[in-house]
Amino acid sequence: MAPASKSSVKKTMRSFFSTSAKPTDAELAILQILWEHQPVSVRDVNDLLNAQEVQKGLEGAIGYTTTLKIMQIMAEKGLVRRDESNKTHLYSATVSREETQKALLGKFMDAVFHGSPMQLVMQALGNYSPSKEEMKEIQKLLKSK
Amino acid sequence: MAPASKSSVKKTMRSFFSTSAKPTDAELAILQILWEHQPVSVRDVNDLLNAQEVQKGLEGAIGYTTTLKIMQIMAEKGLVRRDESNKTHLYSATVSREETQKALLGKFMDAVFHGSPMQLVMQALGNYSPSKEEMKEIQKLLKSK
DNA sequence: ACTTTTCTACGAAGTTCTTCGTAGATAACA
DNA sequence: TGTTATCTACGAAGAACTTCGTAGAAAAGT
Repeated sequence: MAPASKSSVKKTMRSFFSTSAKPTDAELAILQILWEHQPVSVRDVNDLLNAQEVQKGLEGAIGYTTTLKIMQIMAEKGLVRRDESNKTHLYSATVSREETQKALLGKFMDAVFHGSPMQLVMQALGNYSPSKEEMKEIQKLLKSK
Repeated sequence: MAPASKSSVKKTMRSFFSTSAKPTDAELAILQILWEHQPVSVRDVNDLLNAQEVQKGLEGAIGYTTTLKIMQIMAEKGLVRRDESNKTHLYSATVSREETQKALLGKFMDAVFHGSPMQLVMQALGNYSPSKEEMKEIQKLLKSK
């Protein structure tokens, strides 16, 4: 009854939908910290992470080795570089904040707003009222086009 | 030497970083189709998915049962509802496009732009130049605030 | 009526991601 | 110098996601 042949060769996992490389949520959270504090140790990152967790009212701190592991993986992927001259390694991001934001924004727009920047901008402006200074800034940007 | 106790009870997986429920990439792609064509069959969704894949120049069509499976899971999660009165089930989204976009935008802003809508808007407007009509629309929205 | 197509349901493989425990090395401290 | 704290490295568990094969029912076609 049960068939015997069994040579299932899956190919490219996670290929179709999520278009190409993007940092995971954990990686992104760490990148944010790096961009603000680099160069920085794993210990510091972990502390900062847990500090903002408290701030958000979440419970259960993230373990030190968890942060370490993720940062090691990020190093493997080339997302960060590290200075190993001391026992405590110091990490820095290899990707710039702006580039990353730009790339992620593009993907996000595609996935959620069907590639329409207008829809996204309108939604963003609709939900969060900018201050007067901010409005002026937007106006300035628009005029410069 | 080797300790014996081994009651490793992992708890909340994927709890800390990715804040709460959000549709996966595959689910989002399907939701987009539902929002435009609902109510719609799995077959149609699969065809549309592969059509836009061709459009994007990707290779290797996504299998029918893959789409089916994901939509079944979406039904379990409550993301979609389905009419089973005919053999071919017809699916519709239970979540609205606007609500979903709004929620995802909020999360995205948090994760990537540190919660600053201004940064996001400036980036978006910086990268993609709006047309004159669109600018007018933005101006209008800004004035109405 | 028989065959072929089309559909749903189920299950499982394989990948990625987050989590943490443990081991070994190095530094700090007593 | 011996103990304690701190750090990196490694490995593995478990969850979630995407992928598809197979089976069985229903419909359509001949």
